[in-house]
Amino acid sequence: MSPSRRPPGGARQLTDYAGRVLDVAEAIPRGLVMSYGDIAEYLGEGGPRQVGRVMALWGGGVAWWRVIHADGSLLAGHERAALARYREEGTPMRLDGDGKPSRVDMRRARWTPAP
DNA sequence: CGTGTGACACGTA
DNA sequence: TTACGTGCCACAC
Repeated sequence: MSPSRRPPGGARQLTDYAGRVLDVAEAIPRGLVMSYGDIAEYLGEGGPRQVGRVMALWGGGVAWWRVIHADGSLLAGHERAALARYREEGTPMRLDGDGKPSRVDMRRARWTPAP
């Protein structure tokens, strides 16, 4: 448990759940990703929006760029940083009309934790 | 206690 | 392919 994933402030009951979400996020291998819904489904509790909430609050301490939308679109406002990570990790990307990487190729990059 | 909002997902057009 | 409506759930007002 790294210090940086400690809640900034008055976190309450969400802390336990947040811990599980962050555990999963930390377990995502280099070059692969999970969607918010994937994590919620794997945990068997909460939902995509709850996972998104956890990531919004405490995601800074983990590989946040490996947790994205189910359609492979990138985190709004952090596309530049995310693309840089994907490029160095070799994450499978889909190209847009200009031949530039725009979103993650979920067919190849999606990862599921071992049961 | 109702209403609005959000780092979402999905069906439909 | 994108856009919109709806379901979902926690939280701020």
